[in-house]
Amino acid sequence: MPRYDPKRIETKWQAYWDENETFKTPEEPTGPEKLYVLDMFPYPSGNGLHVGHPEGYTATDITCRFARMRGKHVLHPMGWDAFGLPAEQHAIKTGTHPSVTTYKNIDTFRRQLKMLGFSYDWNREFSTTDPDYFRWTQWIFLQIYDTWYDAACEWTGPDGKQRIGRGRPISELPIPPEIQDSGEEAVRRYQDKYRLAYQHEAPVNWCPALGTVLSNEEVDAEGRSERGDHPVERLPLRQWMLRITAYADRLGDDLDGVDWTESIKLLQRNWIGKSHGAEVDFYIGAPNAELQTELGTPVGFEQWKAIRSGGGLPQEAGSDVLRVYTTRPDTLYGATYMVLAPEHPYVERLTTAGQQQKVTEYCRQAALKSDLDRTDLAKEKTGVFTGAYAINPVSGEPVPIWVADYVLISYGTGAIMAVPAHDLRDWEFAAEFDIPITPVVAPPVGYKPSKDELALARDVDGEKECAFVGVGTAINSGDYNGLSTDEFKQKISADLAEQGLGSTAVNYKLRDWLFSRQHFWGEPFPIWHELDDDGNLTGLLRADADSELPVTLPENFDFKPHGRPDPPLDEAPDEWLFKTADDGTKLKRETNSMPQWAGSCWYYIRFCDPKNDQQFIDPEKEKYWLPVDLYIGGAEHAVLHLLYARFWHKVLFDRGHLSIPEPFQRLVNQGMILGEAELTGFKDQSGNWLSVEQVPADNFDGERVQLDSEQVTKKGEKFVLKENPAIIVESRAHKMSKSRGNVINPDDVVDRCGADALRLYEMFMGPLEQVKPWNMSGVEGVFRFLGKVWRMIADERADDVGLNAAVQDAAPTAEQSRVLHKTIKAVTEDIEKLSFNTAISRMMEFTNAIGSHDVRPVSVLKPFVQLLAPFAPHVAEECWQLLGETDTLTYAPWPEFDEKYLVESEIEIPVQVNGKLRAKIKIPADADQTTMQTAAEADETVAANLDGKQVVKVIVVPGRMVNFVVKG
RNA sequence: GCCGGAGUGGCGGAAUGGCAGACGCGCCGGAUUCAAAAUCCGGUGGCCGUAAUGGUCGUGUGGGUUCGAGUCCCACCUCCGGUACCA
Repeated sequence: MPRYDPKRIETKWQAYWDENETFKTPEEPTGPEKLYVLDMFPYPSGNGLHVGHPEGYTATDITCRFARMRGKHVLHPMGWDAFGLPAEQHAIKTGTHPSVTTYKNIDTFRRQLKMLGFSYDWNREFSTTDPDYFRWTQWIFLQIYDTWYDAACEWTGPDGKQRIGRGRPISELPIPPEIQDSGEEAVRRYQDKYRLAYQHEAPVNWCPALGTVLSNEEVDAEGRSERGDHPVERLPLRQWMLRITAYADRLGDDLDGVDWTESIKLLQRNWIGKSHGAEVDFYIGAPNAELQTELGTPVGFEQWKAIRSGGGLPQEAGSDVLRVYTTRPDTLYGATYMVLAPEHPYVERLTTAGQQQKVTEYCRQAALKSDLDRTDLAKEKTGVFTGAYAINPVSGEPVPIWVADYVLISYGTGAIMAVPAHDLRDWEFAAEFDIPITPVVAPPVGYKPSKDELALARDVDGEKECAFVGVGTAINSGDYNGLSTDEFKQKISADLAEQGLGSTAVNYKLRDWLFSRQHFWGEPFPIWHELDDDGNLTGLLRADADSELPVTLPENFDFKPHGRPDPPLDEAPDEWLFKTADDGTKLKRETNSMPQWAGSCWYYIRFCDPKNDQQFIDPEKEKYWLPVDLYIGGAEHAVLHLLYARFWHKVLFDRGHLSIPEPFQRLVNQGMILGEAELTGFKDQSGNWLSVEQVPADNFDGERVQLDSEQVTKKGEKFVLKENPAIIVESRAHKMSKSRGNVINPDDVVDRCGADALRLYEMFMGPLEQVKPWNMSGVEGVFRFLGKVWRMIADERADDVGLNAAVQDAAPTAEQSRVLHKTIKAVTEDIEKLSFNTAISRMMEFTNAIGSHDVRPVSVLKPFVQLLAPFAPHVAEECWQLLGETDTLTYAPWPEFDEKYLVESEIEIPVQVNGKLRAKIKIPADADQTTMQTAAEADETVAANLDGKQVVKVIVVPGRMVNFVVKG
């Protein structure tokens, strides 16, 4: 009677694990080898789990269960990244406090995760919204706030590695004497400029509809909000920034030591975007001097050069120069104009009276556009001439200064020297505005212009003329002529440095991190603003003392947006918002809140010591558990979350709170699970079929028809309609989404087939890192497999759960031993490789081989059940018990395979003639080459193929194959 | 455009440079059954062939290296993901 019944089995064992705290993490911070396996914790949305979540979770769970059976101490926790906009928007709509919604959603998520039988240590669960947790998030923020980056500091970390550059306490920042002399306030303001957390007036993405400011990542390419698709405009606002750029180098370099795929490392490196080049100063004259508007002899240039050659390059560019950054200092002689970003501070000053109106209007237009608009619309280069000139430091020639929005204020110095002959953007601009183009690099002999270069080519006297962006030999460059690009770069950088006109420089694409949000539902900043007598911010700050943490959110709060870009907390009750310090200074709380990234930046640390109310982590526990040995999550976090978390980690490392420099030793991104594959046909408005290539890419106004597989057939690469093979239909799987209606709910799957089947299917679909379409009958396939396992061990026809009569205390046959040990070997190796799909195939092969044997020895089945346990733990526990065990198999030692059972006395090998398979022969496994060749020649088919031919060569690979190379 | 990843049966996929398509889904045939479900057995890349332990073609396309290529090299095509003037 008892068929395989996942409902009964899974409920039973989940209760058992709960009661016995089976997965409680061993406490001692010493002892056997540890393994810390972490999932990227979820945002508990109101929709509950979808089938994408359990993919990574199952992979980590298998790894953990496997490790426990191999005697390791395993840390496998779960928690909630629960601050975020949806709960706040729900609050605005319904008046329900976000914490109520959040904790309700968490309950759903927890129930669903428990239903899947994951071996988390639930004692360690927390949410980023718990005051006991965000107390330490705030504490870490204060650590960052208390830190400045000493780029020159040489030191040896607790990991024994020598480094240059270290985050140090702000109290150790050297204060220049003139600042010191100006009093305490000047010192404080000076320090504030160097902190890793600082305030900055920044244009932000204000979304009136959401009533909030969005990060660049939350705005799509059309300049609309990712959530809700509302229009977004730019607005300057006081923001908190974190100086992640200080760590750019170390964030890039330390990637060498972690075990991530090269493609993810590359993604991070590209995001950091380190480039080497030079900074060069172009003389523009003192601020109040007559502007250089004539093409005559430059005024003051020679004197300036003389001063520079004596004093060297000032660390900060003075007001008499425009400083530019270039990766091609070798093209300095070809700089025929300069460009300032519209936001560049010198624009106004450099603009001549005649150009004033045009420049002002241009800058105003540029300010209205968002970053994305600006790049998007800028198919054609735009810009205006300021009327002013700078002096090329090497040639002494005046070069016109333009303003153009293709130069970004946020990269480099916000100003460039434009070398149209050797830069495509400059070429395009120069061609548009008729600016001279002077080639200064000769391409190598025989060079053919690239696609891009050709695309922008222009006709000069009937000849095609192209930009050249590659490396070559210097021309038109004075004494440097004839040098290769590389030699030139080195030489001119050295020369410029010697003359005090420039220096080598490094730049990064990485920007500082905009760390404040105008939300209610986020961690408050533990920061106070000093107020003047009129209640205005003075710009001076005070941090809360550690003892005052956590700073909790105000209890009674009206969630209705007040319609201003100021944060909602600006409307918080006065007793939360204001206080008077002991010295009588009036203080107002910071009302921005932290972004969702904050909580997820360090949760992996807290899991090691989640209940500690004295420290964010006990150093002993930190040393034992960190780093995370395996971290699995979605590729969407491959850049930002990982970069941010690594940054915090490094600050804490520099400040002596952590002993290792990198948090995540091994990282794996699981691939997305798509909805079921769909066949879609298209009809125009009159109901006629359209072939896929006739369907317009956008604005399709006809009808989409979901087709049955019966209605189509494959023709070449494509699927076509059976009734009209000229009509090609679309065949693809789409991302699961509510609007498409193809979302699979794990509750339904568990209800139909059980958690073990769901887990098994998610792993069986294909390689973990790959994108894969869901297929419901695939779940039924693995469900059948589990049924087979069940019948192999249990008696399906008995009234009560009992052993199948074929399961006996008998000695295994040689064949059974061989199959078992082959399976142990394969499954073990596959789990270690995270190749779970093939591991499951191996177990299916085992069942196919052993399942029908009349005598199935217990000594063969027990190890098999253990192999199955990490994948399908519930049914494995049940079988384990059936086989006579009384304790959970969670800690039953993993079976070892024995080589001796794997050797086969006789093997079958292929015989090829000229590389083509002609026969398969059986030979003794240890046959030598001569024996193999003789055996091969003796085969009838082979002999026939060799007959009358001349054997040129025979390749014999022992134990593998024989190949005859013949002629004639 | 640039950067990454991937193209193998009807589908998901497997294959240290050595028997392509393991395993599963689907499909076809059979057994069991009054019947069905469930289960079990067999077959299943294309073409040729009465048959097979037969022939032949076959891993996106075109070239190459090799006794031998899905796998290595070169050029290209398509799809998916990321990114957007970074000087």
